[in-house]
Amino acid sequence: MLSNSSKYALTAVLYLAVNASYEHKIQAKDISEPTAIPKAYLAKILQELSKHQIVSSVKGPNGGFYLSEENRTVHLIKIVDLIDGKDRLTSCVLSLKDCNANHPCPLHDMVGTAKTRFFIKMNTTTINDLVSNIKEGKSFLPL
Amino acid sequence: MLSNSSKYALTAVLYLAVNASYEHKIQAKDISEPTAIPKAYLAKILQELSKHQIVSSVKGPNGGFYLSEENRTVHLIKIVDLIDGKDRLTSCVLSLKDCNANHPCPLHDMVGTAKTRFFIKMNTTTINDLVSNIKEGKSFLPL
DNA sequence: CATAAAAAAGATAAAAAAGTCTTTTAATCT
DNA sequence: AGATTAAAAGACTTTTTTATCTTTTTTATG
Repeated sequence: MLSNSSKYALTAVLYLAVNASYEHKIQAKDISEPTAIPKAYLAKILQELSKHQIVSSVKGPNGGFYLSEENRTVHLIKIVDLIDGKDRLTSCVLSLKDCNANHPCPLHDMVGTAKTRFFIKMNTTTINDLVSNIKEGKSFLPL
Repeated sequence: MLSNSSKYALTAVLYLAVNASYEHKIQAKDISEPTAIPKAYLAKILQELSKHQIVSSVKGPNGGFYLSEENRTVHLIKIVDLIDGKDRLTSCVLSLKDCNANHPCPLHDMVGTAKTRFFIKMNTTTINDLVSNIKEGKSFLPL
């Protein structure tokens, strides 16, 4: 469903969302440890996220990563699209070309509306939404 | 969700289910063409499926692949488990260790019951079931 | 200004997945 | 029996993904 890399990206962004702020920036290595994401690899991913305004960063002493108010309004799909490419989430389960709701492949209905719903959710949910859920105790970041 | 290889496997099995029989065996290359699956790679996959009694094969002239009545009662999960390994379909979206329904990660509910339902379907659906669907015009094998 | 801290950038390496090629084995058919 | 056909087996190659290492740039601070 999602590549390792975009799982790392989502996890890292969530970690920043919950733990970092402009006043309290967090370094790559300090995300790497609790999340068990390889440090150098995570750094690459953060670099990419930063380049596309998904996370914010400051170099130098006391620098690190954090999420600006704007970063927090980013939709999850933007992260996945950036890391995995656009159509990872939308193609047919069997990758058959002419499969669609009117002309479904044998597995189409097994996935059912499931994948579509996940895709819609990814398109409409922001980092802020997830943070709200966590604050309300509806979900957790189990690290 | 599914690796390329298990998509190939499912597609090939479905192709055999619909087009082959003991009386009319089909060769690897004759599946490869309509499905656009690389021939040599498909041969490897069929070999593996054959070794695990998911498809049947006969060597030599007039040989090829087909599905026995027994093969047709195989559940789809067996194919995916064989090719992709057991827990590809069951792990958390973010691959977080302690994520479960009682202690969900922020993305857990977005995937919702979706993945679980897909997993259950894969566990309970047989090749025969899919063929029935196709015969009833409920689904197609769009090649 | 010198030093140090941290991200950015780029090059390289390792592992996994996907794909190919060659040889062997089993079956069929003159 | 000999030739032929097609899968099985095994070795090998390529591509993609994951991961690491080194150097450069930016910023802060004594």
